[in-house]
Amino acid sequence: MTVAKELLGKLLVHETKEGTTIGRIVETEAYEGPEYKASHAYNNLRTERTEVQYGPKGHAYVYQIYGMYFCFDVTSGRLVGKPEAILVRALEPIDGLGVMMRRRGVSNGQIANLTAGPGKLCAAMGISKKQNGVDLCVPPLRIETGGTRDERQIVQTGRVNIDYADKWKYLPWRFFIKNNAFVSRPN
DNA sequence: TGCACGATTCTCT
DNA sequence: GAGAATCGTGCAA
Repeated sequence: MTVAKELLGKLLVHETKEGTTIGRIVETEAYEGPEYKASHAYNNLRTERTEVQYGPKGHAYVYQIYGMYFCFDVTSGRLVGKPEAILVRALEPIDGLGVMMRRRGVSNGQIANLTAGPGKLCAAMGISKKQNGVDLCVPPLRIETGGTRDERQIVQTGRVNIDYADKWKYLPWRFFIKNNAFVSRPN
């Protein structure tokens, strides 16, 4: 929960040969295993997919969903070996807008549509399973301080699309920046 | 080896 | 608001 809030306002930077893209993190969700069913690592489920959640913290956990989209998480928690991760659900585009638009397959229109959603931000930032497990403290994919974050502007609500998680689906482990136009779902 | 489904997005109504 | 697109993953057999 601490890291989910701390990540808000920080910058995600990806340097690729297509160019550098930068986005400010504005929406996150916390997934803590093994006790809570919403987590992929519920019950200490340990497979090829979930493996990086058990590794070093501050690394990328990238997985594919619905056969066509990727989601990007940051591994977190105090203990290596205990699976915890923060899903990044939305970014505010800061730099590399042209590259983002090309990757998203749009030539004009809403900037808010570029990175408002976990699948969208991965496409815009050029994140795929190739980035699974990389250290987010060093290039080419890294998180930087420098963004701003006002503790009073953080909204806390329930997580999105985890109906399968029984009673745990009601936990208020989603955080986003109030009134920010780039949040995926402003409620 | 087979099968149901998802931490989503887009389009159409 | 409903339905499609689309396939890796996890679990049953």
